Amino acid sequence: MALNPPRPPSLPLNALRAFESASRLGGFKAAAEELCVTPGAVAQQIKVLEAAVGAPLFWRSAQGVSLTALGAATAAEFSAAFDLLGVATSRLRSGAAPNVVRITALPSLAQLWLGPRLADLRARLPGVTISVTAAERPPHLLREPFDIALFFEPAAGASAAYNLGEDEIFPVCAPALAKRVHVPADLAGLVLLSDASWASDWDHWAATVPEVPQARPAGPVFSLYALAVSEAVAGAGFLMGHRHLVSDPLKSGALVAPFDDSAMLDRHLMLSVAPTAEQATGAARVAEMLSLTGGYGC
Amino acid sequence: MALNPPRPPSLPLNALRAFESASRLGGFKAAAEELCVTPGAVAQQIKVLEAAVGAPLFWRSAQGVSLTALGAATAAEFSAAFDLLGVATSRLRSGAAPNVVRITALPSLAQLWLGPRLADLRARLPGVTISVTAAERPPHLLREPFDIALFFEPAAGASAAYNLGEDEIFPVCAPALAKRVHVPADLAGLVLLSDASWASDWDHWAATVPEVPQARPAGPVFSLYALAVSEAVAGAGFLMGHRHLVSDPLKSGALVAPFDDSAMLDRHLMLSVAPTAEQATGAARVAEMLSLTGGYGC
DNA sequence: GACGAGATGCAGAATTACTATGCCTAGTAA
DNA sequence: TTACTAGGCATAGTAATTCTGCATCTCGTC
Repeated sequence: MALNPPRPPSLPLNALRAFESASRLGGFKAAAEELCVTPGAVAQQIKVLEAAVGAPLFWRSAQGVSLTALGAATAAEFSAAFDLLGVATSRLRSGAAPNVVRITALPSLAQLWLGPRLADLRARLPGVTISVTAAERPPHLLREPFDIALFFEPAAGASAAYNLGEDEIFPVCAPALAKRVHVPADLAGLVLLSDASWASDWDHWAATVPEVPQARPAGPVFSLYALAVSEAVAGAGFLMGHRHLVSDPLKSGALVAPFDDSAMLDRHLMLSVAPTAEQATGAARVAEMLSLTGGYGC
Repeated sequence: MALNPPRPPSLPLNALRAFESASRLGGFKAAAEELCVTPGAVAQQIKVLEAAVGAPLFWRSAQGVSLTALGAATAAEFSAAFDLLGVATSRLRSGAAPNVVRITALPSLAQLWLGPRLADLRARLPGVTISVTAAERPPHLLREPFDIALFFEPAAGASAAYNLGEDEIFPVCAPALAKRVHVPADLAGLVLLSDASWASDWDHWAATVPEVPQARPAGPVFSLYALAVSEAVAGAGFLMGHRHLVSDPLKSGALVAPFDDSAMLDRHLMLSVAPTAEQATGAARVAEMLSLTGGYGC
């Protein structure tokens, strides 16, 4: 019968967050990435939690972890709690800076799609500060401090999101180069530029265009699509163009599409709005304006 | 336009907890008590949070803090989030130890009310471990790791709670002493025992019994009511008895109540059950059994 | 004018969290 | 078999956070 208040301390919050992340993502490594720490740190946190609780939460095996019954029974509740915490945090942030709109986007979209629209946006929304963060993967808008996300994603009817059209691809090149090719088969042996993270674009397009050589020749690879576009404009070779990303140079004539054949990737340009962005806030207005100028044209 | 993922770190969880606590309790000092740290620590955490958010959350004045508009606008959401987190934590704990029932009670209730019932309880619930923690104030059952709380409280219809009757007080003493007094006025000049945290018991009783001297004479003061009861049994003087706490010695004859006059304090013996204690768990069964043997009698 | 209550600031100390490393195991590929 | 890879574990050292223990400040109240 313990007397008086060494009130038992609550479970460590950071350990709970690690548990929630690991349970949601299904592994310590993924959780570590989300939390921006090393996997070892996550493993440690979870061990601390298990020691505090007095029971294992994950079964460990050599190729990953899986939730124990206890872990599985409580994971959803923790996720809900941290979601709520994320929402509250987000409201706190936007309440503190009501005129700041934080956009995150794929680097290529940030540069080639968003960039050209920013000046107009700023002009039409004086007083609103727009910050843009490039990221490789879409954020969990309930958790991360962004108001708007702009990514190529499957058009799964997520939360508030504008679908700005499928990701359509087709070869593009500088006008001078276009004179040398007339049908897709002419590409054989020519320089094909590609983006590191979209390495399979050429294959995918080729698969839908029968008379083109299947084997994609090795060519310059760029880690930034915008760089590949510049190179293509400079005449360095043929690039697999994404409709949303090359509409500007196509319109200006800096690039041309030598063939009619295009392929559709099973994903769409999605503009998602954080659920905390209420009507009439800067974020909602920015999202709406972007979606209006959003289609393929500009 | 920031490039790539130094993903902005989320707000520090501990600082958020400090903010939530301070906002709910209305001050840094109270929050510090709840979190078992010094007020300085809370002040620091909140400052960290304000710096991270970029806006003040509290207005400071010499006699306390008050929420800013921003703080007030978000406090409720944080409370809800941490409540949810507490519920999840509680489920995790009880899932890990399904047969442990954690009771917290006023020290006097733990010793004089719960103590005598524990043996019976243990006999009727084999396999269930009952732990008892004495505390001065009722816990926030959504947050703190207890299944059952036993305190004198206003009978505000809180969550699942059994009302075990008003807190009724009247003087008691050893049988030998009782022979010397016949009416309340006879108490004048005699030794009146009292409990440190219930110092006003005598005044309160006197106020409802006209013919008793108003000025409560100084007498031995005990910090543990159970100690005062022992002393009274030993014949050290008159003690203001609480019906729920002296029913055992009254029944056994170790103490007697020399007068008929009793007073009611505006509070009840409340047995609260954590909302996470589902039907048929150990906690629910313990609570039910206690409530059945709960009335004034035993 | 001297409390008392509540908040603050800072330096040092204690605690907590993270990284870096090497090791282990179970699949998979050669 | 023999790498090789992926994911997790353990440990030690280090970095970062957080807490305490003051002295101090500002208002009300007595």
